[in-house]
Amino acid sequence: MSDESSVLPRKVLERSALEVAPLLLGCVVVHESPEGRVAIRLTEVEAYAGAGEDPGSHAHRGETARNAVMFGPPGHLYVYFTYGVHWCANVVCLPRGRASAILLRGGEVIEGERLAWGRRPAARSSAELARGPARLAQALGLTGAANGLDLCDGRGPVFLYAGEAVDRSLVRTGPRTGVGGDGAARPWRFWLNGERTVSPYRAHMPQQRAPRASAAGAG
DNA sequence: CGGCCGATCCACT
DNA sequence: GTGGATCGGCCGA
Repeated sequence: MSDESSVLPRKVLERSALEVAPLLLGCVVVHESPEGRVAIRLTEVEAYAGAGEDPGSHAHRGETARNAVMFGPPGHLYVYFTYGVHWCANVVCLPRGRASAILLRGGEVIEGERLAWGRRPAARSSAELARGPARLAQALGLTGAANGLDLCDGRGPVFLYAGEAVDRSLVRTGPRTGVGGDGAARPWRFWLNGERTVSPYRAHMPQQRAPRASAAGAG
């Protein structure tokens, strides 16, 4: 597989996430670990911009310890922890100092399916192995330990290949998933029409907290 | 296949 | 202290 598919040049990722996101459709992300190798062909991605431009972006309020990788050079993984349970993976865009990233929302496991099933026993079908950003990260075996890894230096353990050419007429765009405020209206989600590995659209849900046990009597 | 709802840690204010 | 770029178990069809 990798012999027939070239590494995606870092130069491609020097543009904004909005420009690069549709180009990532059909590309192949690979993670090699002691457990083995899993490759995923991307079918759904979401673009996030930088400080001041995008309320839905982790970089909206400037650089912090968490989002520092977003402000670094392009071609690196930004992996963050969410909902107390899940990891999600992004590809960083734009030159150092300018934050932008593309969330990997869905894909098709094209290599290492056995290992992916081992990591995702709850999946009900092979299409569910990497449908949804946290599922995709889990199928690849990506956690916080992968934050900041370089996809483009060819040294691994993560790689990004150009993959086989996709029919451009299959590219669709629409509002981002699970993002509230002004960010919801932005058509910055991209997917390949007809793929079974594209996650269903869900509008932003206002969170209601689970009731926490309080020690003192409320009277 | 799809709807409902609880889970559970971290970053930020 | 608070909410989040989400998912799985359970149930019904």
